[in-house]
Amino acid sequence: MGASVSDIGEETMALRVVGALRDDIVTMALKPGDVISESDIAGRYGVSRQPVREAFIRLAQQGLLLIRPKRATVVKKISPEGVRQSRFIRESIEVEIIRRLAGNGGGEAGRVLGELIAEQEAASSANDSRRFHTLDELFHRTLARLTGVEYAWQLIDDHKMQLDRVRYLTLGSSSSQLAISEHKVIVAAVVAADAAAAEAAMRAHLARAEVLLSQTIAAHPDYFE
Amino acid sequence: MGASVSDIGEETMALRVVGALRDDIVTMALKPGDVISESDIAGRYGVSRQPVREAFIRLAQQGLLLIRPKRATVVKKISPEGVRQSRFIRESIEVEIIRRLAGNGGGEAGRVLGELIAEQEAASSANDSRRFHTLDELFHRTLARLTGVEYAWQLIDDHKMQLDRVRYLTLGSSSSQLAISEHKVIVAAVVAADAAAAEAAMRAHLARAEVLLSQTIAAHPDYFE
DNA sequence: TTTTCCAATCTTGTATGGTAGATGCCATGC
DNA sequence: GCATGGCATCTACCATACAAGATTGGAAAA
Repeated sequence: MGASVSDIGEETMALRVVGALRDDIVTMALKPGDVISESDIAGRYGVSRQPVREAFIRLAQQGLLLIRPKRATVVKKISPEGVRQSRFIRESIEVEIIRRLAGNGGGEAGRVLGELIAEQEAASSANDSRRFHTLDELFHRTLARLTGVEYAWQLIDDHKMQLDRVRYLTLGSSSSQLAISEHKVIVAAVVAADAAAAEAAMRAHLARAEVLLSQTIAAHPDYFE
Repeated sequence: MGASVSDIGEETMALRVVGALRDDIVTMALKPGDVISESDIAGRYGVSRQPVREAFIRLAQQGLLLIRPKRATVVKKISPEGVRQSRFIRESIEVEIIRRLAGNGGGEAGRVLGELIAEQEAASSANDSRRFHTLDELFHRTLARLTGVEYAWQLIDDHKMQLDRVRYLTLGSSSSQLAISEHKVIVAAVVAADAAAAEAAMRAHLARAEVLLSQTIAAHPDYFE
């Protein structure tokens, strides 16, 4: 399974269990539809049912678990409609971000984003898809930070976990080169203060995920509702 | 205080406590900064500490409570920056919704929205601000439904509670007539399929909340960080 | 063979006791 | 009078026991 709860770093047992379970779910070590129980996880991690139960509540609120009272708790299957609408939310916010950023004509934006793209190219050349993913996430969060809405990005992070599960299933089908070139177009539009072009580039960049979703559903129908 | 947990309707005790506390917090019966404890609430509602504890966890994840381990649990003060960014998220999504709706040139949209506005005028004439608030919320949610992203609206509902607390503080300073006329402009732009005009009208409509926030902070400084 | 029903055994929900950490008051020493 | 240390008393956290609904299996009856 994933990381052990003996890996310290969190404050309470409950939070450690939350972290361990979330990793297992996002990385598909726990698959959608898998049935777990408080006693099961408690025994596996050497704690009592109490902190496990609280972890379940947290994860259920984040949409990763489904608690069926008096019945069982299952890893929630991925809702295609939920993914679609999570993408809608993300696109709405990111488009707004990119327009404001292009409007402000950020001076340091071009430099910072350029450095990130360079790192992504290095990761892509090294076929380090894990690191590429991290850098891609950092790229988008940096856009939020430059616009002064980093907290807003954190707010949608929960819903992004649904997208991450899909993303994990598609690892290796790396179109990282394509993503990098798309990033370059976005940054170019921002430094040129061309809001319309930046918006169009961002929409095209995000739209590519749509076909990935269809392919993933076809490849793993059991993981979806 | 607010509603009693003896008001049935929820499945478990914990969920009943969640509902009761959330109502008390949003309606300012429990004020930002108020200190509560598991034993306190448990005794007040006649349940054990366990379901109260689980209710605290849920409300903490929704940003209404702040659990300080081994210290205390307090009603979270309203973060002006959080409110600002919650509004950013809402504006991003609502603008995207209104643009798509105008683009589709919804046939039934005009009729449905027109009926809602008529009801709002009735509520406004009767000085029923409570009902007006409900109808206003329904107006915006209907926009989401007509665009096919009602689920997305539900996703941002949690963060909207922060805005609702501010809104509750401003009840009575009713500019409902202004809101109604703004709604009319939005609907007119939608039926005319004028996306740009619809977007501008929506931004203007939401921008009005900004000044309300400043006034509210000045009137109740203790409730904000 | 098919259907029905009951009981063993799962599950989550709730109650309670004990533990460790944080706080604040108060006495003690200066 | 003032600073300091210890103790009473809070808090949330965790473990354990019990309760009650849901499921499943098999036995018994049709």
